[in-house]
Amino acid sequence: VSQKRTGNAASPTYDDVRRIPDPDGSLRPAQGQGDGKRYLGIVEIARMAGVSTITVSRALRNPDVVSEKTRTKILDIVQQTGYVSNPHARALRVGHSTIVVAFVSSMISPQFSIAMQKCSDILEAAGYQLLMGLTSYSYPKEIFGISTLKAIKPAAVLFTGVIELESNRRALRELGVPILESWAYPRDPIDMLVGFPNYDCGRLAARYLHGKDCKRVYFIGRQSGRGMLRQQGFTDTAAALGLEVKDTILLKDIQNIYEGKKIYQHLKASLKSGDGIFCANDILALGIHSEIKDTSAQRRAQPVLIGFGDIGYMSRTEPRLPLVGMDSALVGEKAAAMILNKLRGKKQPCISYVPAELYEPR
Amino acid sequence: VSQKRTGNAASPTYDDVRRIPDPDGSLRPAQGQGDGKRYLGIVEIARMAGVSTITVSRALRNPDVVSEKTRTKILDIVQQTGYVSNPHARALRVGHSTIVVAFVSSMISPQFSIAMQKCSDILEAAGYQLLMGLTSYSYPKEIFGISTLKAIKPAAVLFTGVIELESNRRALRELGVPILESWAYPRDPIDMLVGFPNYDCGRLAARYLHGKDCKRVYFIGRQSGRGMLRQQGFTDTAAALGLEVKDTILLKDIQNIYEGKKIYQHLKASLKSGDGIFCANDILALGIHSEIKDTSAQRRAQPVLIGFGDIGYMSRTEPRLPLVGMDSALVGEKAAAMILNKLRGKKQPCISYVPAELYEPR
DNA sequence: TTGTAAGCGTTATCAA
DNA sequence: TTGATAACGCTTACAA
Repeated sequence: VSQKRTGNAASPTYDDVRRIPDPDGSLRPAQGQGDGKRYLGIVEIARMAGVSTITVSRALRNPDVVSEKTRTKILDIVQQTGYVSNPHARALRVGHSTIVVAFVSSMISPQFSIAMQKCSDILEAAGYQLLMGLTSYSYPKEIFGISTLKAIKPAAVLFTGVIELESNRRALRELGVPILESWAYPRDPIDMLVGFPNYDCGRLAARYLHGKDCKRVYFIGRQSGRGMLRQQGFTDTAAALGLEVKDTILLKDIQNIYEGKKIYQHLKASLKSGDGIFCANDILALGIHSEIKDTSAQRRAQPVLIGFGDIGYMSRTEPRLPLVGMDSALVGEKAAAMILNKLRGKKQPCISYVPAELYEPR
Repeated sequence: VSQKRTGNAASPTYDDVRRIPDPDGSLRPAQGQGDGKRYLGIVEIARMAGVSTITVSRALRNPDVVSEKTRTKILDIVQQTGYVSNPHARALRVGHSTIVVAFVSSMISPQFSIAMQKCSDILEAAGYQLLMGLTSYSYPKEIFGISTLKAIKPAAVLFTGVIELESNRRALRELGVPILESWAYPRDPIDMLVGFPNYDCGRLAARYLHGKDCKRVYFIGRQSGRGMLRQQGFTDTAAALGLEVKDTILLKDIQNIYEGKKIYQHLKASLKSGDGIFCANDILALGIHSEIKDTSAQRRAQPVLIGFGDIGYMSRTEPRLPLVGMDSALVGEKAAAMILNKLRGKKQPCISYVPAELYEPR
């Protein structure tokens, strides 16, 4: 153990970071390409195997067309040398890369992180890389991101949302690669869709509050996109059920849990016992829930709150918060599967679907 | 407003997704490349400008070397046509791409999301793309990820951590591109470092608890890597201050807030009034904090808890949780700046530093 | 300041 | 089943 200085913020103490000597086989990576020697290309592999470069290429991309003997010889050499083909050369020749670009609305929300993690795992196993871009619910960022696609020539493009701007829809179609939208359920997706019915979320929430004997209800959510869709379903259904929609609070930008707390602090003065709240945003819902609990010891009666989010994550996080939600990992999984099918030329329905579900803790 | 089916989960209702007609200029993207016509290359641009391809290339990469007149003519045409150079051809020729690969330990933790968002913004503005890979604190994933780098030929590689495996350190050095480690403060980074002193985190936490008159303290954190470094600093300093380290709880894998709650439920039976807890993981700290609040109304006295995480995020999320932490956005910002400087050939110190800070809510 | 020629590492095409 | 050749779009090296 090395000595530690009694440093402070101005002179930090070094960390004794663990060093793990070369692993014992189980962890060993594919053989490095000979200790810093220059990049081995397909030409060298071909020479070593005594075949032409195109045969090496075929052995890797199209093994069936190469004789058993040649193929095993080539693959052995590839294995030994750790040869990896140059994706830029490949992309240049075939006209597109093996990169799948994903535009994510936000990384703070666990919904999208969970979906992207799953999606990335599946695509990676199939030899694609997931390149993530953050749109932060901003049109200019979306436009900029889409404009870069022409250059990147991705194998496919994925959105945790649907595209509203007609010019972007057109630009995406013109790319000529698979486009997958998700997290909403429009009638006319650009290309492929993992649908999720936001309108139904609002409906489920209204029914839930009605079932809890609420008479007056509030909606809280994002101002645009999916937030509005959930709000419509909520308002329509509330009206049909005879609930009074007392207030609709729409936020432009949601960064953290604290905003939920602030909203609730504003709201609580006007809340009566048995009022219902549907908070259609996961981050806000956590904040509101926590604020309700903080103030619950006081005299004022608690409202009935129903939140929103990834069911797996939210149910573990806050066992006592009922919510309308979905299985985000499933969205990621379906998205990856649809993209791979399309890239492999398999026929499939271009719309799949992940349901809105009501989660109620026991 | 279109009609809504009274669907249920089995037959979802369509969402009335908003469609925004072509924007009025302010939002319009760079001119598309002529309605689905085939890709315009540098050759076409050169022909249109009446110059050679290399001149177009120079006008874009090295404008100073091209005459004012030629340059403006070329740039006009580029503008009009929306020409974007093919990064694969470029990468093939120059030997590396404009992709910066970032390996992120986890996306659930806001620390890393915040840092990556900032980093991505800066790199993007400089013409690089940030490709994110998830290591999930797993050596095999890290090894696989690093093995793909040889093929991708990134402009630089970034880690939200430091590399422990010697074989990986060697493989990274052999790539010959800038490598940036972060979130720890080792003496011997591979190449560049945005240091963060984890040992000091533990020390700050121990001092804080000592200052709160705790006699017995607990440590909770991750079993490996940075968690252990914080634990060392905590244990060493606690001993020096005469605190009894009653228990050290190390977790292998931390997925969500719920695990913090479970731990605290286990722990609380043995807690006495005035005991101190340092929870050196942001996700766990949120869960423990919330669980302490939930059970605080009961008779048992609350322990003193100090958490860990991004100060901006955690302080807004839970105003009442004191913590040891850092400014994650600053890590992302410094990382991006160092990478860009290195890529541009500017001299700079290869280690920079983000301090561990104590945050205590008023 | 501009241009010519060559080549980056693959794979499509056609021929054997 | 295998190979020769050309081409993908760009930029380096050298020449004018």
